[in-house]
Amino acid sequence: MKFNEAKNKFVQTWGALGSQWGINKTMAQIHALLMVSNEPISMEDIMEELQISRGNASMNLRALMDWGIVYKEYKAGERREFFTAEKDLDELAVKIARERSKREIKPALKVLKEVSTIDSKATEEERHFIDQTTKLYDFVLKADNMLEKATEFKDNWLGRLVIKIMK
Amino acid sequence: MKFNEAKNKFVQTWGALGSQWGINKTMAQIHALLMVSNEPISMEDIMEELQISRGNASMNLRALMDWGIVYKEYKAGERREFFTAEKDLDELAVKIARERSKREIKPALKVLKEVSTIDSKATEEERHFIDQTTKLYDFVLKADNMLEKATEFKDNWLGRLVIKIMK
DNA sequence: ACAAACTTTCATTTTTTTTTGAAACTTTAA
DNA sequence: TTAAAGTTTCAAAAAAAAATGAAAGTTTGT
Repeated sequence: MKFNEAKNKFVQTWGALGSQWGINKTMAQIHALLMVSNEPISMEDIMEELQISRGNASMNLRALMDWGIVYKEYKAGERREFFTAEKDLDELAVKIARERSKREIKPALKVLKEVSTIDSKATEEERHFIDQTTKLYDFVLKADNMLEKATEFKDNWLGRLVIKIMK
Repeated sequence: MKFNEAKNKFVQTWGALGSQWGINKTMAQIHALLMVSNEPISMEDIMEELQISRGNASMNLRALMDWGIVYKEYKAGERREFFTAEKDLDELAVKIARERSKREIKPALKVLKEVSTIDSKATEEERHFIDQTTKLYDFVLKADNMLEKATEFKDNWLGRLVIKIMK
């Protein structure tokens, strides 16, 4: 396989994986492109490489920066903005985990708490609902806390975790 | 909050959460409905409760069964089929993790391996690509293995994991 | 202050995903 | 064996999500 073929395959695959996990394809592709580039890329070049419009590129770069996994860079003597991705994978995973927790898990927990604390326990049906949503709340909270704890160390947290599990 | 209001809120929230993680809304809603129901539900009742068509209900129930998190049940003296969800949350999480690993992570790993083993190392750009995709392969493989290990115990694996991390 | 170079926004269009519903199929009981 | 009761399939329609591109906005150098 040639380099360009490999790069393209990687970008496509990362894009497809993103889609399957609720991240828009272009956003994942831009991220993939920046991940494997050894130097900052301009918006123009991203548009060219992925064959996307200016607006699309702009909005997805913005989204990636909001996630904290892509950075803007200014080159001396250059008017244009350049972009780079967070390349440290521990750091990348931590940021994605934190962001998804904040945006999706925490709000879901809030609702779970609400619905699990209705006080009527009249019927068997209601008791089961309360029991099951309470369990779900506890489980999700525990998982969320665990992830937070695990990623707290940042530096090689995955490696540390593997060691702990093996023991 | 009334019971029916709470149930509805739970179903909607679970559906929205599903969407954000790449699972279709109806599939997640059906799952939510079955999760909090203390007894098996017929397709008819699911259609009624979620206001969806027969085809939609049928296809998503099938998908949930393929994931191994919803079961068909036959009631004595009843022609119709009834459905129940896996209610044990440890078991549920294990099944979701395994299925996503099999369907999405493993194929992605295969591609990562392919693209990271191109042998040209002519330019700095190429060296960086190989280096970065190799690191990504290692990271994803490690994470995937870890999850497999963690869920191997099944029974209260999350609790065990929390304890290990705390130590 | 101006205009060139560049970026962002958002109404509209396009693409993708999901849903529908009717026909085909299956199972069961008589 | 038949028909009633139910389920599945899949082409077409609808809905949702993503992408476009042109206009508006911003920044910078002169």
